Amino acid sequence: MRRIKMADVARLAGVSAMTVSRALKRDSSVSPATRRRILGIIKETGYVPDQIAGSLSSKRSGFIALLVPSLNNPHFAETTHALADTLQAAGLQTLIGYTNYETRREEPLLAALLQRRPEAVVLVSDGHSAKSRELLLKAGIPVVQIWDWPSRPIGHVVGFSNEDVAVNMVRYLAERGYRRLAYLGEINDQGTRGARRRQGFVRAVKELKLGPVRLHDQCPPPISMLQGRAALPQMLKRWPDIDAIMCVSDPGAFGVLTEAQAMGIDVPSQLAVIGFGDFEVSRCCLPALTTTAVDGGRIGRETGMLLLNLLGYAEQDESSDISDGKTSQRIKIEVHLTPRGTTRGD
Amino acid sequence: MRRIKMADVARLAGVSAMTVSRALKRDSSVSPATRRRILGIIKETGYVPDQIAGSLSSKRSGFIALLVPSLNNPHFAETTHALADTLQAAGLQTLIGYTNYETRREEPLLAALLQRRPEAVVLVSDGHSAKSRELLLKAGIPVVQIWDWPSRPIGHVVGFSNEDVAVNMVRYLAERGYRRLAYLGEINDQGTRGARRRQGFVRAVKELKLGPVRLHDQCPPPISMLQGRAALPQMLKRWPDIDAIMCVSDPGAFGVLTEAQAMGIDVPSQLAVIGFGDFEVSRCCLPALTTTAVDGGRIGRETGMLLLNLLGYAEQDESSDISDGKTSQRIKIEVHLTPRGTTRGD
DNA sequence: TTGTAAGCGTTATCAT
DNA sequence: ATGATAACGCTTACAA
Repeated sequence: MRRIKMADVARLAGVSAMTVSRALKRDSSVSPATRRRILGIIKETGYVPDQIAGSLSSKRSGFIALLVPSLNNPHFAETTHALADTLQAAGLQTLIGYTNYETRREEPLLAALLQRRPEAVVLVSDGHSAKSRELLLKAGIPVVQIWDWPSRPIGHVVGFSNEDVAVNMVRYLAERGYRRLAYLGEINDQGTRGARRRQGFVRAVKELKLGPVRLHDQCPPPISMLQGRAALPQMLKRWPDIDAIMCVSDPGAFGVLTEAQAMGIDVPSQLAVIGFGDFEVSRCCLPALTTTAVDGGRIGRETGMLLLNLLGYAEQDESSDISDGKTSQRIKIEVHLTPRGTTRGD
Repeated sequence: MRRIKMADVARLAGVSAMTVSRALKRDSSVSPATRRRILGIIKETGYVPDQIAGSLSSKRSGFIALLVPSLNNPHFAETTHALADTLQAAGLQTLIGYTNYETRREEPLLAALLQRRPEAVVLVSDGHSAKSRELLLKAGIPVVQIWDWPSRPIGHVVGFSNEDVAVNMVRYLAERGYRRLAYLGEINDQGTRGARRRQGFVRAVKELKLGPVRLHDQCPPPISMLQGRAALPQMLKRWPDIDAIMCVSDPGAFGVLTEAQAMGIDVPSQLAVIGFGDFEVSRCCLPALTTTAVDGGRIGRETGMLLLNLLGYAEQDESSDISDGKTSQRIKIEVHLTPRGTTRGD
């Protein structure tokens, strides 16, 4: 019992395959009666169009490729979700690849995804090899880098400067009177956004002349809550007099906060703790965590809308100043330093 | 400037397209010299095979479809990650669809995914409409349900009984002397695994004659930490004398714990709190949260290996008692009740 | 080991 | 409004 195909439906409806194809595409040039008949037969027979054949013929795969370090990070999960939802409205599907924060995985992954002929590629961050850049350029499709603000972008950008975020947080701590800051970060983080935040920390501490640059790298990305807990005693041993710890991301910061409580260190009077990302736990814990909030869903939606424009799936309203196609877009996403209980007020 | 295709490579190498195809597939029947020449040309020209054309011809899409409620849940993110990794080794890609915990989204999503001709479908949980079941059955491909233990499975199963898990947790509380239990769950959770856990709670409370069944449904799934915090005062108002709260999942339980601390209620002496899932925060917080641990990565890997067997991508070692093809597999995943600080010891 | 021919199931294009 | 025909770029099946 063969799988039913478009030609079968056409035969049963007494029309040509082309008419079935049109009826399925809501092509206006099919009479209502004919369409009704065709849709009836499709329902009866349970016909499922073969999108593979359709893609080959139309040269539109209906795919967008997305490369993320990991889905096991609420930020990227949110962005992925929002992007996929936005694109789904136009019938586009999102093909996801994970690098596991390992740059060397990027190239083969990209090569595999490109064989699917995606109509665009979306990449988190900026750690791309020359080979990867070449693959992307040669593919001749829109490329969007998200979640950072690369100095030499490949194509379009939807994000913000992780370095500036870190600079801003150091300033904030300095303004609140903290003087002996330490940074809790990750090892082997080349090309990650965390590495950019570390750079920002270093730059700001130097600019503000806050004394020695104290960097403690605990583990490969992503740092976990428990690794944050483990880090605090080690950091206090290295630098007994620090009065603030800035962490590459919230989970680590929450770990530091928890361990401080376990050790009887008062936060924020004895030690300030500041994170990044505004994870859910940061809003819920006691005291709530000072952090920088980023709207991951917004990044996904903006990226999705940009792509719909670029690929010509969007409604053509007058606001489509975006869709000039060639010039690469730079969409800045606002982030918000959010003071809470783990740093003292003014 | 056209995109280069296999015929172009063939011409440049002085062979037929078929030989290029074989060289790419590591088909043994290509002389080493020829293969070298071909691969050289491919590298020079930057040729990227078109998998769409390949799939149409070979009738193997190289896709697996995965339906999850949300990726914004570390469990599903882990499972997805592990599944995708396992399949990637065989060159299979994972197409992900999100239902957002809304059952009505499942059908159109499934229909869309099936047009891509996936070689198998993996579904979380068990809330499937008759129409969905029919679509799946008609597709004639392996179906795997994961993360639960459906009474009437569609195909294969890799999971555990969420109902039994809840029963077990109630028993645990009862053994520790807790008598007035309340359940914190979700509204509109038809077909979710949370609903199964609520059932388990109800059943166990009745069986153990623990008095009235106290159910508090706070919000649509998934319950958040902050919603857990908001729920505690409401629950205490409804039932001032409860001595234990069992929560549909860890984030809500962490919220309850945090709010209890904010209200000056001692956990576990005045109130026990127990969750589900062993999320990271549950291991890190103070006191650490009693919960049931599930290895989401394991579910993904087991599912992946099962599929590789079923689809004939696996190495044929003698251990392939699985691969008889027709009979549907039931792979039980062990879960572990993990006593920690939010319940008192024996 | 390599090549030839015939599809795979749809859609673009041009005709009617 | 509908149809005929020729791609789309690869792989299967067979032949040499």
